[in-house]
Amino acid sequence: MARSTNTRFAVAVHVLTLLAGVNDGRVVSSEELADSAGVNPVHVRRVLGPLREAGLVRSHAGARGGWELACRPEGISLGTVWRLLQGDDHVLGLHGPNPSCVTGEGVQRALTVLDAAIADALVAQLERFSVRDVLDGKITAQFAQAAR
Amino acid sequence: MARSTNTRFAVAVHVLTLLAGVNDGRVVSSEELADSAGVNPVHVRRVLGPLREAGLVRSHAGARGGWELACRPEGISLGTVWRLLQGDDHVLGLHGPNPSCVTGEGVQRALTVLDAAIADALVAQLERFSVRDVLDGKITAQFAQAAR
DNA sequence: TCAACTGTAACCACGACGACTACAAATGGA
DNA sequence: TCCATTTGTAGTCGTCGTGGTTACAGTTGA
Repeated sequence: MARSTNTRFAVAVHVLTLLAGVNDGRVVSSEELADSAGVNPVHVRRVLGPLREAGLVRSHAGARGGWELACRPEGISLGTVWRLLQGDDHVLGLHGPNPSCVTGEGVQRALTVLDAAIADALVAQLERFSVRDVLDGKITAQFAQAAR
Repeated sequence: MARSTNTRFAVAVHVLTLLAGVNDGRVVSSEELADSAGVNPVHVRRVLGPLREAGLVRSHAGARGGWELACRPEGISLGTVWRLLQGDDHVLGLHGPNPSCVTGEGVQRALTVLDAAIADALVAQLERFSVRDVLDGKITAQFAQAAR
């Protein structure tokens, strides 16, 4: 589930938005990104890894290397980012291995189904927004409420 | 919020369903509930604490004491249970304290708004189901999908 | 050739979670 | 009245996820 004690998604959104704001073809180093997000450069690289593999960003090694977007900001939905970083987690959090009683089995099944349904709903909500929306400051309480 | 590495919600649903299945006015001890859910009796009591304060269950101390539902199973929505146990947590997980740059502020604001929107959506999904539904085994993939 | 980056692995500190122990307080039954 | 049973709660502990930090190999522009 959304076992979000972790801040990867938040860091990713922060960094992507920053990259989206870099107009010319300039690349930005992990250190610069890390400073802005208030985290460690290594952490930034660890977060951006999956996004690079998915083709959302590009990285360049060597002197004057760094990171840049590989798509237009409006092409990167927050749902995609979430799925790439947290897709495997459970939102609700299950329990125990194999309850022996009938009730236990039923509960287990119900929770599994619910977990999947909730995860879908969560991604669906995030799918409504893109990095462009974040950059433009469009995500306000009213706007987020709107499309309910 | 939905930072569910924890299993409180799952344990709560399990225990409530169990209590709902006890037909006569019999009370069930923490130990019995714990055994069924595969967790510790103390953990069960800690999970049920907030639910008791909200009036969903009653507890009786002393010999032959234990727990019982305080409402009909159909009156206990999973959304309520979630809110009582995880209501304060973040689903998305924020980061850093106060980014100094303008972009950082905007991202922070957007994430906060999104977090709230997602939390609402999550509870809304769970609100569709009650302990009765779990007990009756009604929560299947098709059923959960249905009301989308 | 060299300084500046990325890519990773390794280690550490911190915090959340839940098991477990312990003990006070309540309470039903003998 | 006494005792066994059960809740209520505090405290300790082991485990695990998370992210900071260091270290170092590989890449690359100047």
